[in-house]
This record gives sequence, C-alpha cells and structure tokens, in this order.
Amino acid sequence: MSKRDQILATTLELVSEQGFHATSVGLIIKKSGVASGTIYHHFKNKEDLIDTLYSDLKKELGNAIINNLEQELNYKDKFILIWKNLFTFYIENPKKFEFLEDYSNSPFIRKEIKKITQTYYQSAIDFIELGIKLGILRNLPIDLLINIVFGNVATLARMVILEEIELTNELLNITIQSSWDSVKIN
Amino acid sequence: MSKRDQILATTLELVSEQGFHATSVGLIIKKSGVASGTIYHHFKNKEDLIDTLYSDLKKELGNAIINNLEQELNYKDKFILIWKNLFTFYIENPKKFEFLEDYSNSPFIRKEIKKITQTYYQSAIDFIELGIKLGILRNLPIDLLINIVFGNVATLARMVILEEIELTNELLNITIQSSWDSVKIN
Amino acid sequence: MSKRDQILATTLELVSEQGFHATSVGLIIKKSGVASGTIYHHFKNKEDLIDTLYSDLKKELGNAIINNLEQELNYKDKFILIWKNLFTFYIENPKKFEFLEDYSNSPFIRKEIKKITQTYYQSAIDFIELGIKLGILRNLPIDLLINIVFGNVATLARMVILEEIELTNELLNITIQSSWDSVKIN
Amino acid sequence: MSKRDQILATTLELVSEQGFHATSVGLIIKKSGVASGTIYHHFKNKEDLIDTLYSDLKKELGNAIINNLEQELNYKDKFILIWKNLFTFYIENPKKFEFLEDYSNSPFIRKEIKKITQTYYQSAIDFIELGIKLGILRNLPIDLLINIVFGNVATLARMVILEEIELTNELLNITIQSSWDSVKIN
DNA sequence: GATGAATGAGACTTCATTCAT
DNA sequence: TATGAATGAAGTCTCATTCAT
Repeated sequence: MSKRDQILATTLELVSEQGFHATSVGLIIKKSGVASGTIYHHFKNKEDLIDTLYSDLKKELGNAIINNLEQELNYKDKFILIWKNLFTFYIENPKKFEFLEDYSNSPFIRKEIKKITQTYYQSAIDFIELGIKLGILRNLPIDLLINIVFGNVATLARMVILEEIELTNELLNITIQSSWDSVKIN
Repeated sequence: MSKRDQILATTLELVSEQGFHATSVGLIIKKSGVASGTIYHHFKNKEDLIDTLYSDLKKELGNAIINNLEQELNYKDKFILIWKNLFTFYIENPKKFEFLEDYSNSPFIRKEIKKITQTYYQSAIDFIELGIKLGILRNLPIDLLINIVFGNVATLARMVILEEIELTNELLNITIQSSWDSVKIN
Repeated sequence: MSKRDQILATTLELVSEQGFHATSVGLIIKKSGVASGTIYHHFKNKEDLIDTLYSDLKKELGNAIINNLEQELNYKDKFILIWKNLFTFYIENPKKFEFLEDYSNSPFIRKEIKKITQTYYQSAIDFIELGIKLGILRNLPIDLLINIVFGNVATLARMVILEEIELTNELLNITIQSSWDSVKIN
Repeated sequence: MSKRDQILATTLELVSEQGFHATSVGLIIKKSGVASGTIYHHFKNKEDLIDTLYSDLKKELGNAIINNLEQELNYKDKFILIWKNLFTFYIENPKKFEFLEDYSNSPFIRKEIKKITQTYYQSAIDFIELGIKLGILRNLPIDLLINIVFGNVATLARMVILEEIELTNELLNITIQSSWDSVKIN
C-alpha cells in the first residue's frame, strides 16, 4: 500500500469515526504513520486531500449504482436493482457511507459537490428522466425524485449500520416497495 | 433580549451559515457582542452551548409538529397536517433547519440526541403507531417509518431553501401524496 | 461562621490541598458558597486575601510557639518546649502547615514576609540570642540557627503528616535531641 | 544549542526567578525565542516540560552528590564530602536550586517525585544506611536522617544565595559540623 | 518520495475583578 | 452585607502548513 493510499485510507477511517470537523491533519499523520511533509507531497492541502477522497468515493459509488444494469429488465426491476446496488454499497462500506454523508452535510462544500455529483450520477438521472417520460414516474422535478429515493436508501442504510434495526429480506423488500410507491404513478 | 439569548441566537445564525465546524467561539463572541467570559458564565463550554441550542430547537420543533392536531380529522388528513407543520417550520425557520440537520449529522453527538428526540417526538411516534394498529400504515418498524417521512420532508425543505426548486401548492401536494403513498398500505 | 471566615477557611483548605498556584478565586467562590462580590467586599483582592490568611496563621503560630514558656525551666528544656510547641502546632494543623510552607516558598512574596516573621517570632529570636550569649549555643548567625531548627521541625512534621514515618515518643525525643545537638556547643 | 535545550534553559531561568506559578508558557515562548508550537512539538504539555526539567536536574544533582566519592576516606570525611558536593552544586547553580526547591513543594507532584528521587539518590541512601549499621549514625529512619541533612544543606544554601548571610570557610565548617552532630551518635 | 522540526495564527477556556442591584 | 452577570486580558494548546535535509 503506497503512502498516498495509506493517507487516504486513514482519512476515511477518521472522518467516518470522528466526523469531518474532528479529523485534524495531525491525527491523520499519527494514525497513518507518515510524516507531515508526506501528506503535502501528495496533496496540495487538507482540502485537496478531502476533496480527492470524496471524489474517489463518489466515482466508486457511481460505478456501484450501475452494476449489472446492462441486463434486460423492465423499468421497475431496474429501479429495484439500482436501489439495491446503492444500498448494498452503503452497508458493505459503512465508513464510506459515513464519510459521504458527513461531508455532504458540511455547508461550505455543497456547491463544488453538485457538479461532481451530476457527472457520476448521470446514469441515475437519465434513468429517472426516462421513467417520467414513459409515464411511469410521478411528474415531479428530477432532482426531487432522485433526492427522495436516495434519501430512502440512506435512511434504511443508516439505521442498519447503527444497528437500530435488524435487516431481513422482508424488511428490505417492503422498504424498496415503499420507496417505489412514493415515486411511481399510483 | 438577554445576553444568554443573544449568544444562542448568534450561534444559530453562525452554525446555519458556516456550518458546525467553522463556527468558533471567537466568531460567536464577535458577532454577538458579548465578552468571552459571558459565554462561559452561561454555558459550561462550547459543547454545552451547542447542546442547549439543539435541545431548545428540538423542543420548539416538537411543539410545531403537533400544531392544530387537536382538530377532528381522519387519519390521512392528520398525516398531512403533521407533514405540513413540520415542513412549514423548516421553510419558515431555515436557519433552525440547517442547524438541526448539520448538528444531527455530527457523529459524536448522536447517542445523547436519540433520548431527547424521543421525548419531544412522542406524539409523532404515537401517531405512527396508531396508524400501524389501525391497518392504515405498512407494518414496518416505527422508527423506520418516521425516519422515512421526516426524511421526505427534509428533502423537499432543503431543496426549497437552497432554491434548487420552486415551491408551488401543486408540488407540495404531490410530494406529500408521494410520502403518504410510501407509508400507507396500498 | 461569618462569610468572611468561610472564605478564609475555604482558602486555607484549597491552598493546602491543591497548592498555592492552583487555587483560583473561582474555586474559592464555588467551594465557600459565597458570591464573587462578597470576596471583594471583605478583601481588596486575591493577594490581600492570601496575605490576610498568611498573617493570621503566622500570628497563631507565633502564639503557639511560646505556649507555657512562662514556666521556670532550664535552657534546654525551654528549647524542647518550643520545639514541641511548634511541632504540635504543625501536626495538629496540617492544613495550616501546608499553607505556610507552600506560601513561604512562593518566590515573589518572600520580602514582605520577612518583616512579619520577625514580629511574631521575636520571642524565638530573643531565646536563641540568649543561648548564644550564655555560651550554650554555637556561635552561628541567629537566623541560621533558627532556620536550622525550624527546618528540623518542618522535616519531621512533613514526614509524619504525609505518613512517610510513624510517630512515636521515642522517635520524637531522638529527633529533638538530634536538633539540639546540632545547635548546642558540644 | 537546540531549540529543545533553549526551552529547558529558559524555563529553568523563569521558574527560578518568578516561581512556578508565575511562569506561563507565553513567557517561556517570548524569552526563549521559539514558537509556541515548538514547545508542544518537544513536550506533551506544560507539565511534561516541567517534569522533564525536574527529572534532568535531579539526575544532575544525583551525579554531583557522589563526585569524588570513590576516594579512600573515613566515614565522617565522606559525609563532609557529600555535604559539600550538595552544597556546592546548590550555590554554583542557584537557579537549579530554586527550581528544585520550588517544584518539590508543589503539592500535586509529590508522589511521582519520590520514585525518581529514590533512584538518583540511591548512593546517598546506601551511605546513610551503612552509617547506621556501623553504629556511627543515630538509629533513626533513613529517610528522616536524609531529609534532616539535606534540609540543613538547603537551609544554608538558601541563606547564602539570598545573601542573608555571608559565606566564610569557618561558617561552612561549623555548619557542617552542626549537621554532623545532629546525625552522629554522641 | 519521504522526513519531522519549526512555525505562529487562532482555537477554547479560565482568570481576577467590577458594578448595578 | 451580599449577590451574580458581565468583562476582556491572558492562559494553555492545536491547527494546517513549510522547508531544509
């Protein structure tokens, strides 16, 4: 594992554990076992480090979402597949989930993010847009629909990760159905 | 307005504007016009100040939710009323909304919060529980149902506040309907 | 117990427990149960409070030293009496002992102290001076002789108070004899 | 001279001049000419800095005590040599003397100190123990004998350093004799 | 690529004290 | 006499970052 990757991995760990605002460069140095200068050799500054990590994770997430989507499936089944892809990524990568959630909520970053988001989620946007055109989904603004569904996934994922709820196949299916019912035309 | 209230109001303003981690005590001092010692006369430390503010806002939110709920209404209409109460509170108090969202996502606080939350939201919990018993709502864990609905409200509110979407009566109604469809038994 | 006495008593307690430099006015306020203003009603400032306490204790100590000294005794027995008076005061008032020791060692106070010391210890000074004149004590500077003897008393007292040694009559007598042997002409 | 040593030297200077409680980190920074961060790079915190200095000085003192002790000398002459070694170290290093005295009396540290003390003073302890065994010294607890003698040295050293007394060879010899008379069997 | 000593602005907090009540 | 809210200077320490090696 290269020093650069050590730094990124440690940062992910720390932000997910202690939160964005409690993760100092000093802490990253101590936990990753690299020298302070090494961080500044690989990243312009702390913001660049965090941004890089965020961007990496967003890309990874973007890829996870479209996993297996090339199959021939009807619209609803594709919806379910995307839902599960996202959800699975979250619960299999709780630290990445934490990081993405925590960072996304940090006010001063939001503007930069939106642009990146749109790039990596283009496939999801296209998919929702198609659903509206086909008359399957409610005629609501695309962004709102996406946010609602992604919000649903995050809601369940967070509860499972925090062990506030026990995940069963039935629970998952009903929740997905609930999410589907909220966006489809009834 | 007492010094104590000035401090709380300024803190709300700053956290909503700049985020939790960028709001230093120094900034609060400068903007509220009190001496540093005054903050520590009224609050044990920065954490206590933030906690107090959070707790106050949660209580206020809890009260806002049940506004007008004493009316004779059928279950769905009560659902809509609560939804609108919450939503209205958010868009009429965008700073409080920002603060609550920002703070809730700060990892190291979550445990303490849950207890307070439950106290203030008891009416909402009872209402959801009733819906399940009556066979109106899906048989999902109460907490999950609440988080889904509250998540829906926050999703729309955020977009409206950030002006990513234009609020119309129609949009609101469809979104509420969408939220209702996700929890009711179809 | 008047507020003024409460303040003095609490200060003694705190300085003896936590040391001079760790005893803040805030701590005195909290522990004595008086308001901050009350302290400044009775004492000009913190220094005045400490000085008052110190002066009070020195006077008390000065009186303790000459207890029973009016008896008809030979020189050595008077020496022993004074030694025991001082020692008894220390071990019966460990907090006062701690305070006096701690405060005396605070560098910036020493000058003021010397003047007060001399007033209250005049009887001890006179007694030592007499011993030299009578050819009983070594011809050393009076201050040195006093410091040696007082140092001996403090050495034993500290060890007994800190429970580093168990006090017996024999131990006490030998130590006094040792102290006497160090100042008398052999 | 490394920054670390500059910090230690400045701290010694300041504590000896102004006392323990008046020596702020800010003062150390200003006088040593290093940046605040540099102190915290080398020492965990203020306490660690002071402890390090104390420990260093104790070690130095421990070595000074046994200087030239390898010579063939009778017991009393060895006693005198140790006495003079200690005394010389004190008056040649008045700042170190002040620091050691001031710090030793700071209440909250005493426990840790005792352990360190014993290590560095083992030779002195052994020497006293031998004296008792040989029937030369009074049968008093070792710690008490040591404290008495060390107290004697400190008493004279303090007066000389504070110029309350003028040091002559005769004065020194009588004082040592006085100290010897207090511990030897008469 | 990698190190870690050094920086100094700025973080949070405590301090002794004042003053209107 | 007594209160306690208010003050702001000064306290200790952490921060992100630089640079000579």
